[in-house]
Amino acid sequence: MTPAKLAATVLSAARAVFETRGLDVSALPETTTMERPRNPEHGDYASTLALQLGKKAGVAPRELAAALAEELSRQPGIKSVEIAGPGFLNIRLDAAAAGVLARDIVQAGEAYGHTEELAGERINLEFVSANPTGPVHIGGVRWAAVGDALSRLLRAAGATVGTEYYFNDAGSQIDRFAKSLLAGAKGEPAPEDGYGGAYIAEIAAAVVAAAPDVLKLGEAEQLETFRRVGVDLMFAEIKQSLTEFGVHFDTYFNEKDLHESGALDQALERLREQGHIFEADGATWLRTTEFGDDKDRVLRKSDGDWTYFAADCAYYLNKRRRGFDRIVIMLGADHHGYIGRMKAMAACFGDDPKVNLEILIGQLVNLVRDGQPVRMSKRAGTVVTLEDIVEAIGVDATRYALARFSSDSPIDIDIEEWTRATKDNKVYYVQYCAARTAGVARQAAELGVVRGDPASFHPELLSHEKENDLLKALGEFPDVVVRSAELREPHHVARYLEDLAGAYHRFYDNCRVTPQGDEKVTDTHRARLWLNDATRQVIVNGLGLLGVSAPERM
RNA sequence: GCGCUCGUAGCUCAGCGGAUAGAGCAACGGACUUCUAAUCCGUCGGUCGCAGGUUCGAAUCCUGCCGGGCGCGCCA
Repeated sequence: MTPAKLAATVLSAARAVFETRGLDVSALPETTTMERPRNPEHGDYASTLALQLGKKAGVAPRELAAALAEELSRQPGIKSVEIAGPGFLNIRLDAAAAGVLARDIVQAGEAYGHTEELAGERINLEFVSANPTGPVHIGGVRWAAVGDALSRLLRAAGATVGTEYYFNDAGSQIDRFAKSLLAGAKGEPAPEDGYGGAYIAEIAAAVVAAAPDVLKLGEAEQLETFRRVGVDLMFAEIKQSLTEFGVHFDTYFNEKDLHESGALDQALERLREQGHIFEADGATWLRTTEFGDDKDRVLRKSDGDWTYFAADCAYYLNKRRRGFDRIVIMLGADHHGYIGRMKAMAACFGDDPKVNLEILIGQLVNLVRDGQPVRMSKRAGTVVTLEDIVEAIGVDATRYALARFSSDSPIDIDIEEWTRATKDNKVYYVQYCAARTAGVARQAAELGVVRGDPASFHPELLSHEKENDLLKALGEFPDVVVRSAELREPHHVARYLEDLAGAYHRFYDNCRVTPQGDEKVTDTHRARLWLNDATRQVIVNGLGLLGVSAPERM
């Protein structure tokens, strides 16, 4: 009996009650959720359905609860139903009905937690998209960890997902980057507004190595060479460090391609057809105020150049034309001012900005040293990069540490502190659980405890309080995945895994899977092995969603 | 000034409109001859920023205020 099945049972019981009493069946919701009460006196699962429906149906919640309880207690697998407080239904399951879950999970394997909830949704998820003017720093690392986890979650929830890195290779930042490289190659100091840092000298040297005659060219050609080769090298480095971080993008999209393919003109035409373009002061504008933006936005400047926003418009249209119906973009809080114009832009294209475009704003990562904030600056070279942090604490610890926080809360990273406190990282609590389940399984195999035929599994033997708690935690996993995917909040998965690991550790402390001394192997041992293996499966699946490994030994 | 966001234990943070608000760290005290002690158990610790409102029920939703962060270019 999974929570989902129980919820369905509660709903059908409610339907039966409504029908026999002649109540309005349309008041019933399509789905209902089961709560896992903190207080064990409140049963294994609780439903608040009677409370929610009381008013709609015009029946006192407690009266409705009583009728529901009577109906429910006749259902197989349900041991008891109690009414509490204003109309809570506190439900207890038969140990056997609860225990079957262990076998279900083992049999489902990697599929446990995968649902079809978001089936049919075609989601484009853009994240990181750092300019190739320097290595990925800790700000970008957060989105790499969270965005990659989110893409895995969305897929697990049944969506079709395309991940995307927008690779800005056309703007003035790039020009500054090229000038900085040129200066570096000549041994000159970085220009005003340019980039400093040791990596500039390295890339500059690499450009010279790739194009030995570059410094003999005319100045324009020099710049062009440093721009082209430098961006390629820088981007290759970014891609490499992301790959080592376990993050892969389905599409690396060049801004330059938008310009060269005429996509900007097409987007402008499309917007003009929709009637949202006007000319003023020699520039071409999009009337975004029509859809709630603070001010109208320039697409083409009076000097004839496109704005960055114009490229955003073309890029959005490009994604939509590639068949994505949900464009999701993860941005740092320093870009939240873009939401208004982006939403308005989607509306100008004739889309529904609430449906087709989602902008996820994440709070920034602050670099801290000795308790004092340090301003990161590529120019000053005070940048902590993806590689720095991975080198300091490792891929798993980095990904986990970043993914377990809500994106709404800013994170302070003191790299020395993080390195020193590595052992405190929660990832090890969860990974240790994974290693323990594997260790128990090894020990079981050695002592002749085998799960055996699924038909010979005795779920009713999983009756210990800690076994029951563990089963309830295991049952939550699919809901956690769906909810995290729908809310775009991967951190719930991490928090859930910590909760699950705790339940397993307590089970481990109280219930032996393998016999000791001269004990014979019993059905209880075998039943517990199912539970052990089910736990391992869920930890493996859950860590997989976060891109974190589940070791067999630690 | 306008907009977004956050404010929960000493610190870092969870918390789906549900019952007595949780975890880790820190402090203190226990549990390894037995499946891995990177674990477990216990103690200590709270006006959920403040004030109203909606609700059977609010840390959660709404309004106002206070405080922190961020943003408000024909920059990218």
